[in-house]
Amino acid sequence: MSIWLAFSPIRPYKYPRGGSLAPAAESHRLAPNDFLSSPKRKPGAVDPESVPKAVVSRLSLYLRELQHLLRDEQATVSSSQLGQLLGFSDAQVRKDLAYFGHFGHPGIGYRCDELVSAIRSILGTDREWTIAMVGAGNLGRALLGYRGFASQGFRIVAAFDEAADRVHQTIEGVEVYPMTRLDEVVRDRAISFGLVAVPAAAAQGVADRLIASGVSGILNFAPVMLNLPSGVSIVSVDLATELERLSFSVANRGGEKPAEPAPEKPL
Amino acid sequence: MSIWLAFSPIRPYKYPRGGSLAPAAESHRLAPNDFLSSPKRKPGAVDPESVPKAVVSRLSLYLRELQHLLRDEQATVSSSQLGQLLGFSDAQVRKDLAYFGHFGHPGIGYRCDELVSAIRSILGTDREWTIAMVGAGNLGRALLGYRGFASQGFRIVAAFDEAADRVHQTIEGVEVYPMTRLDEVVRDRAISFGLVAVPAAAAQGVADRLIASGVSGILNFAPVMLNLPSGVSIVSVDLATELERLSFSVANRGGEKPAEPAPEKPL
DNA sequence: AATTGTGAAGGACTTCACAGCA
DNA sequence: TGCTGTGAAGTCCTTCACAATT
Repeated sequence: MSIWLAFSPIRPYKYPRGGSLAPAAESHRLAPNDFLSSPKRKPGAVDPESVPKAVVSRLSLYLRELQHLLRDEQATVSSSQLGQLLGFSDAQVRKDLAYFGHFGHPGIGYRCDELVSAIRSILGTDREWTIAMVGAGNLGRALLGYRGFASQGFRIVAAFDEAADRVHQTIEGVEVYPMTRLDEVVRDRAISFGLVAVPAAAAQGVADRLIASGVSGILNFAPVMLNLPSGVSIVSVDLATELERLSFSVANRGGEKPAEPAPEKPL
Repeated sequence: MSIWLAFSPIRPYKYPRGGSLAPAAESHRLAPNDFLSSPKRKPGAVDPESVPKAVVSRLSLYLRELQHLLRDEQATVSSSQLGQLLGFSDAQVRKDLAYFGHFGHPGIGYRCDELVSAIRSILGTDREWTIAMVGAGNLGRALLGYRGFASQGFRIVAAFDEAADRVHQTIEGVEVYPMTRLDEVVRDRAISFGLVAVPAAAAQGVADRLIASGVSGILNFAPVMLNLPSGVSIVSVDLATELERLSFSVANRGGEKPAEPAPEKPL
């Protein structure tokens, strides 16, 4: 919806959250005055606002599955195969991919290697992103060592913490700087993303500093709503909320998705 | 790719994922033969299938915000106030709550204390849940100390790991048992939920054992799709996927959800 | 014969707007 | 007057089903 990005423009009171809770955005398909706003989007890229968020998450799953298939030396895969591996319908797989281009070969399916490249390019994981971790407490330290990040091209290059006894340590090969140096280091190393793993009360301040120092996206683990200027992307992960979702479905006696009597897909 | 394994109730090829990616469920509003299936649901509870998943996540946010308001000694709150604090519309707040009952007072708003109780009851966090953590690596250890869980009534009472050097430690007050004792301990202590923080390759096996030992829900942090029998709830958190969502929106030059300039909560 | 890409149909979720209550 | 609860309208997303392609 950010027709106007950059920092100033006041926005009405909607859509502040990066989580998957916000309404689905009035996907302005080619805004009327788009010829003016000079889309600096990379060629071939799609207006991210017009793509359902769930599609992006599924892309991520497709990618992982395709990487497995490649490792198993499978050359092609059909939408129904891929869907079945992940529990989605074949139509959904095709539709998701069709948001971004024509990657398939009728009669054949998708070539795994081609599709991996395509998805990585779409997700932006065909390049390396440099990342700063703010907060080197339990969670921050755990994420510094999380191999799932590194394996997709995300490089955490610096960590920050207030506590004197954590500063100047090297954790998982990443140096921990004092918070006072955040602005300088983020700017000098041209860091792209900040991961925020500090207490809720400190999160907004940290986010503000990160943004002032030039990051273009924030992954927030603190259980608060962050208010950010447009032009900065945010995704929030709230662990307590996830556990509460689980609690809800158990407390209300649901087996999330009670299976129907198996319409036997022979597989 | 291990489609349905173990455990009797064979599941078809749909809805395997606990994340928010699965299609929105054929919300069977009062199944035709529901008089037969003897809903053992607690009185006042709602069919969890008929409630959009996003509503549950928002409930969780409302709860946190209300707890803040209570701490600030605010007695009542209107739907528009609450919405504004979190970035949702007033109508959304009211609709969400109306799924579960009539909690508001026309002309007044919602009494914070009442609403807190109501939501806790809905989410099932009015009781204490006992939880087992499987995997005491970086992530597992971090989650053992995560205060956001304890503060909502979640108690991690045991941890499990394979590595000999981790076993019999006590981390954050939680004893680490060898994996061999998982079944016994989970059964004996009547543990309700399992948190799975093991490598992807091990996750399905762990989940199967947890379920066989009687847990009713699983929160999965491993980057794989788990196949579970119906009757067990699952929620998955995939950290790499979240980062990839961020990467996508930055790579395609979007300001995901531009925030408003803080609707000033005097605070 | 198999499989994609896609308009059209179908659902699910959100927003609107207002009747009704305090 | 202020605010809730809710049918109705609207929007977004998924599923269907089939023409097009190899």
